[in-house]
Amino acid sequence: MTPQIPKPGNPVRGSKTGKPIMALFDLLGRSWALGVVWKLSRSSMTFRQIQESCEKVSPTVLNRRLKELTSSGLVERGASGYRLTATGIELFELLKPFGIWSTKWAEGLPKDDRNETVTRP
Amino acid sequence: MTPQIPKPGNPVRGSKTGKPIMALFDLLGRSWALGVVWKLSRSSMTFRQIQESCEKVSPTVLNRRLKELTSSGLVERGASGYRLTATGIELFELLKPFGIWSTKWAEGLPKDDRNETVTRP
DNA sequence: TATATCGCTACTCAAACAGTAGCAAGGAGA
DNA sequence: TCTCCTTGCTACTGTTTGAGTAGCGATATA
Repeated sequence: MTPQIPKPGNPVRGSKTGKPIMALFDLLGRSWALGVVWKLSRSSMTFRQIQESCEKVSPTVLNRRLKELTSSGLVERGASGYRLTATGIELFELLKPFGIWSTKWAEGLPKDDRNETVTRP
Repeated sequence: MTPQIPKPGNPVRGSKTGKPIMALFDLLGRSWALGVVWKLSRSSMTFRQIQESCEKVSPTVLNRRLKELTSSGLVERGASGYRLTATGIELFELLKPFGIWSTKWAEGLPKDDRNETVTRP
């Protein structure tokens, strides 16, 4: 009933052992979690600004992600809205290389416009 | 009806613009996607080996993740099971620092054993 | 007082995930 | 050939998560 916020040491969706890396993957492996960290890295933003910048993510989900990220010490609320904490910035620094890499990855992919399913006999 | 496999250029869950970074975040922001890449980085594994190593992830989900990751060029099937492609290994190299960082992050977190909700007046 | 914005909550409906059972294909051994 | 085992799934059911929309209370501004 209570929403599960993944934390190392706690068994969560994706990890019964609570290993830090699995708790982190669980936290980030939810819709818009990575996106929010990415967007907040540029500047602090209000709730509605994040919503717009993240293609109208529903307030329900955004609110949940923000609570999770706050409770995990990655995001905090300042006077000018939500922003990354020092820890959050650290995480973003690790995340930063994904930006450039993703464009290389995009170029290397076959440019079909539909998602092909793996064909089976 | 057809399962959505996030690819840059395609509007997907989490990104109508199809920007590479958002497509990547969408791909990785699904349960066990990051975990599978992490586990496969050590060695190639069979379907059931991955399942066991990932705490009995349901075959339904594992199968979907493997198809998505395969179709995205990060994973392939060899004689000895599933393994990362060259691209997948590149991605893992970016992911590797998260391992150490997550343990630091875990130490810094308050050691409460329950997920507290943000209190509101 | 009206009005506008902000951070949400409440709802409904669809998609994703968990959990379990079991099947078809392939190989090893008798 | 006939078991017996492993592997890679598919099928099914029930729960959780997410999308999408409406709107409320609080605060600020005119």
